[in-house]
Parts: sequence; C-alpha cells; structure tokens
Amino acid sequence: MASTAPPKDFDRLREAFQHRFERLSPHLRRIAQYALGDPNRFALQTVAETARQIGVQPSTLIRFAKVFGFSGFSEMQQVFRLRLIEGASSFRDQIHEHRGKLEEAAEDDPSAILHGFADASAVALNHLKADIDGDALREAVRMMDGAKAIYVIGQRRGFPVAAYLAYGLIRLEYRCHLLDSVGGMLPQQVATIGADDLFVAVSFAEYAQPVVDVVSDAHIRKVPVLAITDSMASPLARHSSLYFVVRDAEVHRFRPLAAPIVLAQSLIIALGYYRDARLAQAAKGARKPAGARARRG
Amino acid sequence: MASTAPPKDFDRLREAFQHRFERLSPHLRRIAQYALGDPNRFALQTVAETARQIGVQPSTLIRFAKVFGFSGFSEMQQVFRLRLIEGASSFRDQIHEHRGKLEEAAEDDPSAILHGFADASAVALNHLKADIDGDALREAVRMMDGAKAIYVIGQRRGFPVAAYLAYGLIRLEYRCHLLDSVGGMLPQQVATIGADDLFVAVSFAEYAQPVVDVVSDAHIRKVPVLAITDSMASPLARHSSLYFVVRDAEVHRFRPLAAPIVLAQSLIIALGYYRDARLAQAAKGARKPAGARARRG
DNA sequence: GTCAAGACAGAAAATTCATTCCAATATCCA
DNA sequence: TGGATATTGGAATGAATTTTCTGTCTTGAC
Repeated sequence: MASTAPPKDFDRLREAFQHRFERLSPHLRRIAQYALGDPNRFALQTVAETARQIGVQPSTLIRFAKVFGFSGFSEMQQVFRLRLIEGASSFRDQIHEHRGKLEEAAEDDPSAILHGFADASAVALNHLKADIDGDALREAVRMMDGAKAIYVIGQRRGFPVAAYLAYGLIRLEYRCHLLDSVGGMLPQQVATIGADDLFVAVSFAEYAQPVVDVVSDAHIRKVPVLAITDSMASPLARHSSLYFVVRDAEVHRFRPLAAPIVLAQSLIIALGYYRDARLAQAAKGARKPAGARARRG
Repeated sequence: MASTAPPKDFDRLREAFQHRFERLSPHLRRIAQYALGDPNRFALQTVAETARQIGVQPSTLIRFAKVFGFSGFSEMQQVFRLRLIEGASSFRDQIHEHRGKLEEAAEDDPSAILHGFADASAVALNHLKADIDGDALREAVRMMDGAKAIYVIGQRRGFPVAAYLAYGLIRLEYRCHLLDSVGGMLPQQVATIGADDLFVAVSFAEYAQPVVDVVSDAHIRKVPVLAITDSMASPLARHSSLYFVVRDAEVHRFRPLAAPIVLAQSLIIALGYYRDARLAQAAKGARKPAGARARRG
C-alpha cells in the first residue's frame, strides 16, 4: 500500500494514474480508465453509482483510492471536484488565490500596482474568452444591426464601456445615442424608445439605480434590451432580452474594466464585419429591395 | 408552496430564479444570487457548506428548493450537476474548435473575433508593463494629489479612458471635472484652469483637434498637463509636463483600449494609496500645519 | 499439487448528510 | 399598539453513503 502523500491537484493525479497503470490489477485498471475517460461523471457520482457502472464493488473503489495514498474514496473524488470548480472557476476565486501576489509590497510602489493590476486584467480576459458564448455574440450582433436606433446607457464604472459602445456604433454609422442624465430627462428620453429600437445597458454591482429603473421600464414596454453585467443574478440580467456576464473581482479595492471593454470592442468589430457581409449580399442581389432581410424576426 | 413541475434543465431553472427573484424573501434572494453567481460551487458543495458560506441555515436551502417545485435540495442540485457534466465535457472540445478557427480569418465568427481581440489586448497589457516607468507613475500621482482641481479631457477613443479617470478621481474624493463639449464652451472652460490645477488629457491618433488645441493652450498658460497618448511624437507629448505612451497595434481595424484603461485604473489605485499614506502622516504629526508637505515643489 | 499472497465480493458498521418540525423572530396590516 | 402572517433559526430525525471487515477466490511460484 503506497502511503506517500496523495496528489492534490488533478494533473498530478492523472500522471500517477498513467504511470502506475500497467502495475494495476484488472479491476483497478478499469477504474482508472473510467476515471480518466469521464472525469466529470467520476467527480459527481457516488461510489455506488460509479461501482455499478464500472461493474465492480464499492469497496474496490475505496481500495483504488488508498493505493494512491488517499484516506478514502471521498478524498480522491475531491480532487476531481476541485478541477470542475476551478476549471471554469470564477474569476473571483482565482484572484483570491493570487491576491497575495497581486497586492503585496505594492502600496507605495506604483509600478508594482500597475504590474499586479495588469496581470489581474489578463486573467479576467482569459475568463472572458471562456465565459462568453459565441451564439450569444451572434445574436447580439443581429440585434444591433437590426435596430432602427440604438440607445446606450451606463453609469459609474459602466459609463466608460457604454461610452465606447456609443463611439464604436457611431463610427460604424449606426444611429446611436449615449444616454447621460444631463438635464435630468432620462426617464422621458427612455419613454421615446420603441420596440424596433434597441436598448443597450452596462451596469455592474452595485447596480446604479437609474440604470436598473430605465432597463426594467424598457423591458416592460417590450423594448429589446441587451445588457452587459457581472452576474446572472443581476437586475439587468432579469430584465433583458440578452445579456453577457463578465465576471470580475476586486483588486486593490478596484475592479478591472479590461474585460468589459474588450467585450464591447469585440462586439463592435463583429458588428462591422456582419454589416459589411450584409451589404455585400445586398449588392449582389441588388434587384431585390435592399436591406429587407436585415431586420430580425 | 408552488408545486408546479420543477424546471429540469439549467436554463429554465435560471429563468425561474430570475423571474421570481423580486418576489423572494431576503434570504431566498441571497441563495438565488449565490447559485447564479457561482453555479459550479453550488453544484458541488453540500447543503451545510453552502449554507455556511451564504450565512443562512441549511433548512432555508431546502425551503428554497421547494419554492421552485423540487422535492428537496438534492433534486435541485442535480440540475446544477447535470449542467457541469454536459457543459464541461464539451468545454475541452470547444477550445480545440476555436484554436482551429482562430487561424483562419474568422470574419464571420464573433467568438473567434473575441478570442483574437482578447489575446491582442493581453499582449498590449504586457507591453504596458514593460513601457511604463515607475518614476513617471510616482510623479503623476504626486501631480494629481497636489492639484487644487483636476480637469480631464478625452474624445473619441480616448473618451472612455478620460471618463474612467474622472470617475475614479471623484470616487477618491478629488475635485475633478470631466470636460465634454456639451454647450460648446470648452475653450472658455479651459481658460479658467489655473497653474495650481491639473489638466489631464487622453488622446490617440488621429488626435482630436479640440483636445490638441486646449492642451497646447493650457501648456502655454503654464497649467501642468498630464497626458496619456500613443506616441512620443504626439502633439500631446509635446505640450505636456508629463506623459505616458501606450503602444497599441491595430487588430481588425480597431485598436485595443485595454492598455490605456488599465493604466488609468492603476493611476487611480496608486493615487488612493498615496493619499491614504499622506493622511496617515498628517494624522501622526498633527501639530504641524496639516497637508503642508503634500503640495509638490 | 500445494501453499502463499494478493484481489475481490458482500454484508455490516459508522459517518455524513439532507430533511423535518417546531419555536422564535421579524414584518405587515388593521 | 396589537394581532396575524410570513420568515428564519436550530436541534432532532431518518435516509443515504462511505468505509471497514471478513471470508472466498484467483493467480503464480516452488
């Protein structure tokens, strides 16, 4: 019985499986095969279920775990579960892990702050890539392209993102308005938005009340709403037709903006290509009424 | 107790959470927020663990599940677990899928655009780390902290960055004004800025004329100018007391904004620490005239 | 062919876990 | 202010699951 320290992270455990595979007894081999072949199932099922599927006794699974130095099956399964959590782990946790590194020795060294914050932002960008669904992007592009006019709102931390979206849309020659509350006419402005327009809202915790208000107002009035926010539980997610969740975590008491900015820029770029493709199509079949198929259903 | 048929796929369950969110009691809301905010954890943890993390009793979690028609907590958790099995198994494949697509042009694949642009932005962040000088950051922080009032300007692509700077400065309770040209009074506004104020300008090629004009005007009038721009040859660099150069390369005919945004955030964070340190100092030697050593020489 | 060492099956025990129930508290409405 | 209703806290219960243990079986060597 090898009672060396058990591998604590999944990669090492996998290596251990592969390394000792030949020396394993037939049943233990089948367990190793199953575990590596469908690690997700293996992480979630109970011993009894897994044992039945493999065709061995539950006790065999415990013995298997002990061969690799674990105290029992549960301890080994924990490694598989951790992989599931961290594989798609929330940015929050990953930052939490590295917070020491990111924030250490930094308070009086602006250069260290910049480095730490840039690193945190890079992590956020990786999560963005994993989190954002391609189909959702496509749908968002269709919504923007099909709208008669686009109204963009964002306050506090969300304002720079909203401002970029408005800038990009105008650069692409879409009819777009950035809603600030200059003059205090925000509710009245929103009241003029119709069902063939599009409302784009950017808001992160703690969600600025005016944005939440106008978004739910618009949603009730059947105006399509595209939201960029930071949680599926956000009030914007609840009151939108389509939303993007960009996770972020505090570093130095500030939240990185890089991820939402990159999302906004990507949306604009994708929209640009989409429109070009549509125009090219329209030019080819120029006899048909132009732009007819651009409206979404 | 709503005993309608419980949603058995994740999307429907998520919708149910969002739909009934407002009608939920405070504790149940927190559960919904936690579940949607970190669904992976929620899928794997035991009731006791989850309850402790949220700060409610285990029984409350069971009640929560029953509200949505489940027989108990476990049945609801099963929905979250299924998502993990099915969603994560394709996760690996998706990565390979994207890698293949990334090498092609991928103009019609918004997801590939996002990936490419995020990567480009990450590269820009690395350049930022290498390019920005620590002493310059320190000096910029001193300038901001010592100014009587700070005026921020930026147009087009620079506007989101300027907007963030203004937001951050106001959050740190500095006297700050974001100069937009609403009302067309920009030159007159700038004329009121004095030598003990600070002018912060953000502008990238092709440099918006109004920004260039007011910057050189301010510089002639001996107003300190802090600039964020993209070249040492930029007109902003010529007319500023201190400037940061943020290189960026065009991707898909758009320039990443991540780097200047991260620079702006880092400046704000560093300024926050600097001010805290200064206040702590002032508190210690409280008999001396407060804040006297905060002005820059 | 026999003996020894390891592997396995199955039941029983122990532990952990989800669930229930009732008391206590807070909230709302008259 | 008082009563009624909804919400929450916490210990007790009961189910499920992991783990241990013992006897049997297979395998390989002498």
